[in-house]
Amino acid sequence: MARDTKERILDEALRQFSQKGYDGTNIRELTASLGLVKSSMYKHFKSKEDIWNSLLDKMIAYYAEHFGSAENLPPVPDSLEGLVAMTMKMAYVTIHDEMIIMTRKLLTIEQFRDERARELATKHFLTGLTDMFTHIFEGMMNKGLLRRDDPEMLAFAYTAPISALIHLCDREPEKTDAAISQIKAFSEHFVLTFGIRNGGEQL
Amino acid sequence: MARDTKERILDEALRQFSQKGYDGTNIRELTASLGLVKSSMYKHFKSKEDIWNSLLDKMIAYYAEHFGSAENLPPVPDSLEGLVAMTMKMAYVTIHDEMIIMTRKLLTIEQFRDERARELATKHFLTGLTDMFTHIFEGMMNKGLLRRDDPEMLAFAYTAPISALIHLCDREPEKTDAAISQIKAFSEHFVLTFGIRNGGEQL
DNA sequence: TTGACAAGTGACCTATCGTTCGCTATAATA
DNA sequence: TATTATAGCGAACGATAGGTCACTTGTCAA
Repeated sequence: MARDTKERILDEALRQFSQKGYDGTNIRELTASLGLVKSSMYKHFKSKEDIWNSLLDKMIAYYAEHFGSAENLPPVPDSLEGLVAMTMKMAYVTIHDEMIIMTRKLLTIEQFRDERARELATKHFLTGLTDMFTHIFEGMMNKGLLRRDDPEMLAFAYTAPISALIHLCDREPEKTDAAISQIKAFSEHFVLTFGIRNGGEQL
Repeated sequence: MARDTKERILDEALRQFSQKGYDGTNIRELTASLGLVKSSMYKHFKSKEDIWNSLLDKMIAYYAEHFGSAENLPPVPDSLEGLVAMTMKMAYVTIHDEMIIMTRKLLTIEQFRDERARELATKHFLTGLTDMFTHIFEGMMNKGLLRRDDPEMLAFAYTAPISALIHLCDREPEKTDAAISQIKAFSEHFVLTFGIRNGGEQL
């Protein structure tokens, strides 16, 4: 029951911090959403800042566990259509999963106020995706599916626009459908530009 | 003298809002930075929220004036090297101009809290750049400098990664030099991929 | 059965927030 | 010169923030 309440506070903190920011969130409202009074919070956390730090600990640990090691890398697609399909699946999940959305919003809002949020934001929004697709594109080049090129550059050129559209969905959820269509169109355009069709000769 | 103080308050508000957010900024500190006491602010603005709204008015007007009409479009480059050079110049300015940096940070931080900030953020970070380069790439295709392709798609594929690196500079200024190098490398890679070298035949 | 501990409550504290008000000094206007 | 509007000041306001504390309740182990 104790663990439970502590976890519920962290969940609600993520929700409110990501909407109103750290400064805009107050303990009374946060605990009231859980059916508690504010003083009860202090049985589980030393302070408001302690909630923030615990939340960030959790986010950092989660990221390290799910995206930090080579074991968690997705499989290299066997076809160009496979790349598009994988991209769309990943995009769909990341755009619709409420927890992931809130994490992204929180990092966006607090990146200039907290050092660890800053670092995690860069991983989430930039280097994490680039690293992942660098590996994927290396594999696809070895399979003869992609033009020989700098895999890291291609990964950056591929993920950054998609990341921009994901941010657009966070900002203006009503544009989600349009954004997903645009991600699909972009992915297909990328495949047309850098992909190697089976049967075509290439040097 | 009155106009002056009012402007100085708006300037300082941009500075502090962009660092600490609207909620994290307090009137006492803001006015103290200008050598005033907090009550003096109310001679120029009705409330803290009035400062915020005036600041946003100003930002929206500035954007409309400088990027809103077709008159402000940059000239279409005459060569592929010209595209790279123009890109680097624009990137350098936008990454080093303090006012522009603060504007971007402010929109990033407050985009989920204010409707107008949300709209302006999308223009600043996404559609504004895409529109500008759609026009540029159309012109370059007509000049035979770029492969025939969907100019809007190319503009999106070109500007989104650069925008991501600009955001990186806002977040981690110590990576500015690396980011500028990466923008250059990306731009040159783009030119190699989609550009048409003079003398080369193309269908 | 009893003692210890964890979890929640409500009253209360202090600090700080945005805001208001009455006052003064200055500078332009009549 | 007398008047008036402006801009700044300092004290004070009510509201609300984060945080503390004594107390109650329920649970489980000795």
